[in-house]
Amino acid sequence: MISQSTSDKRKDLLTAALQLFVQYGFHGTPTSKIAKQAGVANGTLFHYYKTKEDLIVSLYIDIKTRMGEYIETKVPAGKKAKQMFKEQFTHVLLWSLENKDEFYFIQQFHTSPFAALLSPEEIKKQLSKSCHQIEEAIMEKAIKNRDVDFILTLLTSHTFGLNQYLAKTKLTKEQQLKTINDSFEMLWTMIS
Amino acid sequence: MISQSTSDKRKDLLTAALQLFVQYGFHGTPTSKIAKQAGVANGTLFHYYKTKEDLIVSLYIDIKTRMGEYIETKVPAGKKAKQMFKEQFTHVLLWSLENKDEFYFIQQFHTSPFAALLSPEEIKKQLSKSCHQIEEAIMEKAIKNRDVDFILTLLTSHTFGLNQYLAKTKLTKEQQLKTINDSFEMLWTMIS
DNA sequence: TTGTAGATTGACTAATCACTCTACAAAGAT
DNA sequence: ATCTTTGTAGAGTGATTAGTCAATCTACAA
Repeated sequence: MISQSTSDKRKDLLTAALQLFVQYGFHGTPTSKIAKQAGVANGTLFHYYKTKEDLIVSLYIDIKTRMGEYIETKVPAGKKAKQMFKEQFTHVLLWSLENKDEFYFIQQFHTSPFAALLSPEEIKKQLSKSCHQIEEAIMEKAIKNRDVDFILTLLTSHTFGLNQYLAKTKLTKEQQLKTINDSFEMLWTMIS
Repeated sequence: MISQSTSDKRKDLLTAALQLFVQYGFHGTPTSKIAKQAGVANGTLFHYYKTKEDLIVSLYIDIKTRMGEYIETKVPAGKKAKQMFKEQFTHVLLWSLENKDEFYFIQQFHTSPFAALLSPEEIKKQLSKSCHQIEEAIMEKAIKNRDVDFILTLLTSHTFGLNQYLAKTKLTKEQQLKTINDSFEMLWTMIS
């Protein structure tokens, strides 16, 4: 219960599921294959996750949490608006490049009927922080005075778009950083 | 062969498939349900489409073609770069609001393993026109001198993003148009 | 040592699915 | 009129799937 230094099947199942979902899609991946890839028996999967749906949603929450924690360690609070948005933007993209499967999965999940299974609280929890930052930036007149949701959508889609570009374009680390930088300045020009 | 004024089962099947795919996802929708909803027998579906995959890809191409045709009728060539991009942007968004299911399906399709089934020619055909317009705009110095693919990605993601916002936010027709306008001006500020 | 609670297994099941097959109807074409 | 092609139906098939279950194992507390 306390720790699993030798094996954490829960985690193994999520890892296996991620890899297979990204490759074959949700319904193209049978639970039997997930279990096999994770090195556990068929029934064990259902011991940890009541249903396949449960596994999918759990995986989504797990990834989102991990990304959130990563960003939190990298971006200290208390900076000026532009600097804060810039660091956040940059680190999300760096994370996405280091975790391509994870990032792709999030996109896949969002445009699937499973997205509807997320509890409203879960959604709120994920967005509240970003919304708050945007609200503050608007009050400081650092960014345009528009509907918070509108700004957030532009920010998010810009991020996903750039990720797609970086993922399919072969660039050196240096070029990638330059593109991210450039891209943020363009984004900032747009919303400020 | 020439026309089906009384019934076009091919079309009926696509219509039924679209509605069900959007609601339940690709694999969440059995071919039997598609056939039933289209008002034809199970086997008839496979007379028109060799496989379910074939049906999915055909539906995607059909939607893309219809959208392309719509834009073409609405946006005359030979205008200045900004005006042309603006009209194109606006009409894509208006179309997306009138054809929510279709637009959502395209997104769903893009982030699914089925996207890999598109032939390279099909992909090229879809992108070539936009790429060409961007190249010209760069040469005219109407927009920033960046990789064409980079610009295209920003444009596309901005469009999808705004669509998502408009789809989930209840606005009057007038407010929608205002938002589209505003959004384009922001986009143009960014890339010019 | 024994009791107990959770972990693990894999064979099993009931349902479902994509797709086939055969029969038949409609409509030209010769 | 007969042949041929094409459309349509829907029962049937073999494979696959999510999820179950009874049996065993493990760890550890009493």
